Amino acid sequence: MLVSKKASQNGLNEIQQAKEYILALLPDLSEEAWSGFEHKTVIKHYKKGSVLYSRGSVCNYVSFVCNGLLRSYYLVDGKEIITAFAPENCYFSEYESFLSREPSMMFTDAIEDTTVVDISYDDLQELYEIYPECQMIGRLIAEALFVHLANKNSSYLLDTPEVRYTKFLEEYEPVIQRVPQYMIASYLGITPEALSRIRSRISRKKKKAFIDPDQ
Amino acid sequence: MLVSKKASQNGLNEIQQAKEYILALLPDLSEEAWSGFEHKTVIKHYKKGSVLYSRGSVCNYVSFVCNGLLRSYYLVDGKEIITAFAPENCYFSEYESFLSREPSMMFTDAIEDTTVVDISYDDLQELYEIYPECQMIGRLIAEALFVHLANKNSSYLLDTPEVRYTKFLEEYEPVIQRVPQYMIASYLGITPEALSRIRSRISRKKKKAFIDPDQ
DNA sequence: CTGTAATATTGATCTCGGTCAATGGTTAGC
DNA sequence: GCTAACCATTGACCGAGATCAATATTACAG
Repeated sequence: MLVSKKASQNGLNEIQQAKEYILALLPDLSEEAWSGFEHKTVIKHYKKGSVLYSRGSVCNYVSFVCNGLLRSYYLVDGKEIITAFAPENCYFSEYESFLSREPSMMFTDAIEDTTVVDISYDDLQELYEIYPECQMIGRLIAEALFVHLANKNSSYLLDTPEVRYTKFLEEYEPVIQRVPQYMIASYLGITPEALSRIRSRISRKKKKAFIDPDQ
Repeated sequence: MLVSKKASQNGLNEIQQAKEYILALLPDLSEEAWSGFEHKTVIKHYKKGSVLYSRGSVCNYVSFVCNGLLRSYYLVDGKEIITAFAPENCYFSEYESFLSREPSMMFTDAIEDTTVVDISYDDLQELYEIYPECQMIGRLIAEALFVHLANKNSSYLLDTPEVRYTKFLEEYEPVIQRVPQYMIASYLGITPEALSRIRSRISRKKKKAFIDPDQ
């Protein structure tokens, strides 16, 4: 189910991919700090359907998703409330738990076979001490995730479900065809039925616009 | 309306207050880095009702609120959607805009006369370069704000308005008596009427529990 | 103390999305 | 090709919260 290996020994492609992504954000990271970071990373492979984190456990890793697709969700009264999709070339963590060191209330599983590059909480704290420069990695990740979450939050406060859906289509374009609609509905905070109605409303609008283009 | 002075020249009480708060989170920050940080800070006083940030402007400061009370809100169709209250001893920023350098969609104003200790975006970036250690300040602030926002988000997804209200009462205990109820309602994402009904529902429950304590 | 403005409550409807149930469509395994 | 699971769609109904309107309460200026 899960195969992992010290990234510095093997899996060069994946590390390279992660490196490119990280260095794009951090052009002036020193080779020394990067090297320290790199030696702490671990590559892991998950089969479709395998569970990475369960409710009640503390999340100990930040991951870079090389390929595949992860999702996180709450489980209340047997219903899933999806809070995140993480496709290839994307950071992933149950970051709230990772940072607060509190047990997570969420589950995370692999929607597809997935490969990630991981760094553990303890290793990361160690890096922060050895290479203060590495604080920057942590800072930029935290900041990027904050901005993303804040945007999502605004959309929840300001937009109708229909608008949230159209924004989702733009932002998660590479994901749309790979997840069933009921998961998208869950991510949007509505039922599959409601999403289905939104979709038919949209396609009726488009049809009307086609027949009667001038308003 | 706004009086500001170089914090290192004056306003020692405020700086001291901010320092205690920051050092509580960062016990091993070097005196040198702290001093560099301190010399960049500026104290500002706002009168009740004055506007700190308006829609369309980029937020250039992170603040520590020494006393008073700030709030941030969206304005759509003339209606306020409050997203944050910031009372004394609390960080504040329109952090999404501050980090992304994009114009903010929000307004921020002072609900009471308020004193803050500010550091500007440019000064902060400079500090990051001079004292890599200062990255840690930025990281810990971003992380703390992320955890806070994530919690708020979960509550939105998982809790009923009634539960959100009771959680608000706990978390914002020092704020409750200082803001009108319609602002609390707005923060909770409901109308003042709905909050009023929730409150009467709760007090009826309590009354019933008092009359009939055994279940 | 009085009057006015701001806020809070209460009542009467309305509406959107939820729930439940039935129907179709698609895909995978045999 | 047939069946079974899974998923999407559609319809009927329901309910929590929104909206609109009226009234009560509070706060404060004069």
